[in-house]
Amino acid sequence: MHEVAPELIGATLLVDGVGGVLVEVEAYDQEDPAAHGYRGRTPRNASMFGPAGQAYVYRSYGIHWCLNLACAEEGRAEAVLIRALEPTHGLETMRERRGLADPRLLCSGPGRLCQALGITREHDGLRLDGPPFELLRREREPELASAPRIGITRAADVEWRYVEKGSRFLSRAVPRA
DNA sequence: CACAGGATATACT
DNA sequence: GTATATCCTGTGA
Repeated sequence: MHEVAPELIGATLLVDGVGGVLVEVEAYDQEDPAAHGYRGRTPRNASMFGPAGQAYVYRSYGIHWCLNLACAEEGRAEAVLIRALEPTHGLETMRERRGLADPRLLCSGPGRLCQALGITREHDGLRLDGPPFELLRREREPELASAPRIGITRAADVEWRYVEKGSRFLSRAVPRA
């Protein structure tokens, strides 16, 4: 899972032809107190337990959707949270869904990203390598940076947040980058 | 910068 | 059943 998380940076993710290049992800595993799968399987996080390659979509704070890529085989809870991407496809559609013109605010955060790409519970459990998803291998080798994860209080010291260094489309700037 | 908004899950009474 | 916590964002100060 710590191999696939950095691999995702720079890859292109599309949903119904709308999306862009991933610039920010965070890794979670079952021993991680901050992860949903830590206390066992529930109806909400069932998709996090694999099989690898499927989407895990969950509701955050009762308002926002967040998209994860499950990367564990059946029985384990490992996932990569898609936090931000650089919009390259379907800008008009995203602007319409978000009601904003500034491309930097379209996908700079997990909740915003899901709104811009139209991701809901309907997509929970779907594979990311099949319709309506498209996952394109990255064409360039981005410069990576790692940092502590965001918005959590448990295990906040591990640097499992991977970003493209210097990207203008991150949800937050990387400290000391 | 503080804070409301509110689904889902766990911990407590 | 009630209380508390959470992988967050928009709005108003």
